[in-house]
Amino acid sequence: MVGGSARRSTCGYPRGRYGFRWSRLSSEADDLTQPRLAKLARLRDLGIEPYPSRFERTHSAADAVARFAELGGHTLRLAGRITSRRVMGKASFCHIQDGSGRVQLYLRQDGVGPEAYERFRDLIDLGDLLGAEGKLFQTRAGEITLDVSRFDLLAKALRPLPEKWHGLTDVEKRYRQRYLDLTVNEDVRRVFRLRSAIIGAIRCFLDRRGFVEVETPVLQALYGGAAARPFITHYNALDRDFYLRISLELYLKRLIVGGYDRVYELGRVFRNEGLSTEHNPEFTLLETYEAYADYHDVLAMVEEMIPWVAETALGTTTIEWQGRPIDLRPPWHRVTLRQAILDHAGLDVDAFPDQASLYEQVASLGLPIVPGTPRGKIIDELLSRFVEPKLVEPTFVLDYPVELSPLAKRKPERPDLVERFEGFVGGIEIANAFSELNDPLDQRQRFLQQAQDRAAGDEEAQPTDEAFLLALEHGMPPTGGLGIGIDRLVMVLTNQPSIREVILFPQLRSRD
RNA sequence: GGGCCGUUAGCUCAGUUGGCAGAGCACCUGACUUUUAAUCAGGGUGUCGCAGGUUCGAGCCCUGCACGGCCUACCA
Repeated sequence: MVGGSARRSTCGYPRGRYGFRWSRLSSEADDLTQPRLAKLARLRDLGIEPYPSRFERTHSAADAVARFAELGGHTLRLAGRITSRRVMGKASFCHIQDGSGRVQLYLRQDGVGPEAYERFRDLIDLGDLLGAEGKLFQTRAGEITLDVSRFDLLAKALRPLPEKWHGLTDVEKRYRQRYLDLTVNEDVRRVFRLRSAIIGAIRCFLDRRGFVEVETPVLQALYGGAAARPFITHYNALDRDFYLRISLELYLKRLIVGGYDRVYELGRVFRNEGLSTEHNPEFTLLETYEAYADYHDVLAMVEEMIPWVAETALGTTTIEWQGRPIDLRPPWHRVTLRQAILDHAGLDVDAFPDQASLYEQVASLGLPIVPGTPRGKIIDELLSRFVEPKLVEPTFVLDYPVELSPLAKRKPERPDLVERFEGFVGGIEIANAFSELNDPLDQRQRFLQQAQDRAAGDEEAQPTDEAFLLALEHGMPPTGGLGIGIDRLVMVLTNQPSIREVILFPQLRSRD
């Protein structure tokens, strides 16, 4: 495999030792990696470093193509992964793909010289990273192409790309080897670019409104702010268990106490629950808190923010969701939770003010509910079962039972309800907001109730957070708070029915 | 947790009644200086997810397990 030259390779590897690299591959080398290893060795023998440090690009692929009128005839330096290759004797075409798109290269023996041409033809493979310099021109077929005068291998690929026509469709492989998915599936690249644009637009929207972005602890001695079971970890230096946060709420409110008027955090939270097309154990949550505002102010902000983000990131306020258009422009529908359940389940929850009567009524409707389910949870069940799937048009559902919302302020005229709304689009909950409870005595009572629920077997009831109560006792201004599940928002805005399609590396069972 | 479906070459997939493991792309050899799913000639490269069982014989039938998908249940 190696020629007779006594020349040493530039990187100092002695000749003839490359076989040992077999054992260092991430898994068994096969008949497709073996020839690539041999080519790698030959390149080193030719004095070519297959993994050089850098390459100076003048343009991106998309740039070169888009600005042909201006760049045609000029010398450009482009770089990317070889995604197609057509060798025709003494001339070859290939496409290279970078982060912006792809562009065709044309290599002629006359253009790059016989030695370099032979090197391209014999030692460069589909999947290799290549840098090329040449003049931009248009082929007979009209494709904008770089007429290459010289090229450099930037990284040798030892493994082949997925098939060029059908691409990579195996769902498990797409998630486990997302880099391959991104390399060959343009739609996947598009969705994740949109995700980035959506998050960027959210930041821009909030920053312009005077919100300050902050960061709060992920590792917490006590968790709270949502109804969920936490992940538990161990802090060796303190020799005690810690929790991964399940929400951002309790720390952000401390900052409102501290005098910030408007704060937000965009961060990862962790909930110890099952996997599904709508649940990933770690997900990205946005929470905002605005002093001297209530949930009506927050509602107005959401109603403005979502269409603005869509317009900014997607270029439109009309999205497509599972085959039907949805107009995100305000005003969104508004309905109380009571009315929504009445509309879609034909049941007036206010007519059944205690657990026993509501349970009896719901059971008689044939809805399977575990006996003893608290009244609030029954209402919640009615919401998710009968109402949520119907809320395709952007809709705010207002005024939730106090039992479901231990951190929200009661409605003055209805102390059994809280000033809370959830926003739905496409049948998916994307926003949850309330007037924050700032009465420290009421808050302590709510925690006590949570402790009782917990004692009664509710594993998701929140533990009492004395440090948080201490902060409230120092006085928190009236505050409007908001939570938006970013992954679900991205699902809706990019028309993806599974959360795994908007998370680069979704949780999968480990494969040992 | 339950049900259904799936796992075959690097990728996308066929595989008949239980009887020699297949195709396209990729890859390898050769030809070809404007191709673009390049073309032409030749070449099959495999732990049929794993472990058992039935059988003269298992990719195919049976049992268990792993991983994935969908549905369902539980869960915010």
